[in-house]
Amino acid sequence: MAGLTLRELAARLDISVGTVSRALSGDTAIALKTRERVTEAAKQYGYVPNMAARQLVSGRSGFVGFVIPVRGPNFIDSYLGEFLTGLGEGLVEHGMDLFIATVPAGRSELSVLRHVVESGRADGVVVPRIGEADERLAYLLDRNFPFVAHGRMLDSSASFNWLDADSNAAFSEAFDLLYDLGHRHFGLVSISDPMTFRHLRERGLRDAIARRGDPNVILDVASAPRFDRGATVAAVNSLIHAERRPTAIIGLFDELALTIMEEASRAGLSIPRDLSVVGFDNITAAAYAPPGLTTFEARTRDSAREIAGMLVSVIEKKPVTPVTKLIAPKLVARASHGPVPETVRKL
Amino acid sequence: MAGLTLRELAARLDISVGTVSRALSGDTAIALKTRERVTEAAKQYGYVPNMAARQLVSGRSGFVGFVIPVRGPNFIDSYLGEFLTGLGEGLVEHGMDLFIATVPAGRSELSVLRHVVESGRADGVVVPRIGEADERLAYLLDRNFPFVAHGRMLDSSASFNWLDADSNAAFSEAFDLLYDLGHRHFGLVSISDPMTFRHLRERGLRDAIARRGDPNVILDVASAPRFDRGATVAAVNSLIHAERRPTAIIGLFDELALTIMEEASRAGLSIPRDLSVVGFDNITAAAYAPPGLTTFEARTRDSAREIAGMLVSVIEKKPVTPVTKLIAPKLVARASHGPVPETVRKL
DNA sequence: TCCACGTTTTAAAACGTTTGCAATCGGACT
DNA sequence: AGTCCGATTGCAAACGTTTTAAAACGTGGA
Repeated sequence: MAGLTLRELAARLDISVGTVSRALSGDTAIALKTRERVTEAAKQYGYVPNMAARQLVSGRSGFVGFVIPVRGPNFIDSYLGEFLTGLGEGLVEHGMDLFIATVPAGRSELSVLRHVVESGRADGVVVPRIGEADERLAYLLDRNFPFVAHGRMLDSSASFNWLDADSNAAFSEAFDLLYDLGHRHFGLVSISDPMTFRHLRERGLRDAIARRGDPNVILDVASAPRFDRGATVAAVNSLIHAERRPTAIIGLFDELALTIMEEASRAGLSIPRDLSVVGFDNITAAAYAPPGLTTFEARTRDSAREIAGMLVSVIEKKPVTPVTKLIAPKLVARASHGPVPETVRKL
Repeated sequence: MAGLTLRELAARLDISVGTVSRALSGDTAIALKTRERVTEAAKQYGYVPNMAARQLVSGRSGFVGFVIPVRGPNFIDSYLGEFLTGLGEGLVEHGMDLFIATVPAGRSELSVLRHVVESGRADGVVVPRIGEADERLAYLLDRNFPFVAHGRMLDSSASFNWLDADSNAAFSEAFDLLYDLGHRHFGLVSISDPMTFRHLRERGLRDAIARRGDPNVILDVASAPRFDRGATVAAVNSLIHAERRPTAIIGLFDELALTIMEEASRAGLSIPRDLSVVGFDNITAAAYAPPGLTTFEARTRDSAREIAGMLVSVIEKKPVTPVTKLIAPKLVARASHGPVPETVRKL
């Protein structure tokens, strides 16, 4: 507002608006001399184009939309901050900005997404945390609107652009790591909700076990609803206090792994002497909880930066075949895992 | 894009565009019957107004801008996520959205802010993490552009709209808490950078000491550059291994307090038996680091929600006298503080 | 001198709203 | 019946850009 307008700038230069517009966009149809004169004057007077006007005619907003996922009142991890920072970093390289919408109390995430798309305020959207059957994806695909998802669906028949952490690979790696340390009896603390990442990670673990082909390997799984703290603790304890206790327990994600460590030390177990624990995500608390949780870095920020690039190319090129990408999580080896206890090894 | 336009909607209803526009905005000059008919049809056909066009004529974008503060490559705490979530929640109640700009590698935060303001894409901005002499504030004040700052300046002569945590009060409270537990010898691990919050917190501590008027109270301060891990550890150890060690050490913020706890247990001290530690911020790791850090909840999310409301009223009412607000941090009493050690008490 | 042609510039339409002002429509009043 | 008035509605300008189509301008060849 109150900024210099194109018309005013043109007036000062005694040139038509059209010419100025073209000159600033670097159109070679405009004489080089004029272009330089205009660019110079624009800088001189501090001309900043009015985006609304540009958007109105060009149909492009220069925004990428993001609907903040609804979340519990208490629990905000670093995911969002990491993700948005990465997105911003990725987008700025392409001269785009980020537009964030929040879901009001009474409304659905889908309806907000619809508004973002149809108000023309975004050229594409990023859809985080893909669930099992996601109505957001269905809508976007139907509308043929550019988007990239963070996460994928189990049913690979639905084809769309996505980027995901290769968490099955990570869980395979976790198994191999522990197996090589002598562990044979494994525990897994999982969630009972039907999230895609749960299936992927469990599958990664089971595949690794199958690949090893060792009939002595045992896997005990205990699950609880995702945000139910009490049930989670109970699930953890069902493993810890089992008649034959696993020597290594893996948490589906760090919060679960940290609970395993807490309950284990409450039960008088020493980590990693009596029990190895491995998590996934590498949340900040993982480094501070003694003795330091071995986990996998999900590389959220990198992923988001990558997603930004993918989305921009989707917006510009509208590729026919979907682009997908897997990001390999990185093992962060801390002190919560170790060789299988001697006592068990003798049995 | 491709959405229904106002003209099309008007055509279907056989009414002029102007009337439809007025009807949708609830203008009472339009007959109630017509208004209902239009609203009904709009819902029916799924009409979504084109924001660019609206913005162009009204001059208002419906956006609040936020320039993501430049941050180190490694260190992202939950601040950003909390803050943005809170902002989003607060804004959505007023029908506004959030527009996030990132600072590209070579450019300054100020230049990005300038673009946000002058491109007309935001009706107001939120400026986080106020420093000592902030050029962003100078620019915004000069331009008379609506904004609310998170944080304030020491020099209270500069008057603008801000909201800040009342961290001096929190540090006073921390002192009183520890004093009442018998502590007389205090340590403070601070930073050497000239941030406003550092001064406020140190002042809060010193004021509380002065208020108590007890000549036996000792305060030892050790500082290090903010992100210099090595220097921080050294500063912490200078307190821990001092000839006369403080019985209670306060960290300017949680990361420092956690370092204090780490180094203390490395030195064989038991917390809180041998040493009390208190922090500020209540980052997630504070709960997991044994034995649980006593700290203050900065209520970032609440603050951001509040800021959203303030900014909206600033945008709409343009108040002449600046609005300011202090948010009282909330003590989160965990297990890292306790009575002064017996051995010391006897001296 | 005139024409044709390539280069450069201009004029004007379009994007989809909002809004000031004029026009229309009924009915009430004279 | 003619006026006037309030309640509705329609018309058209305006917002600041981009872009199409046409105009202006030189320049060199005939």
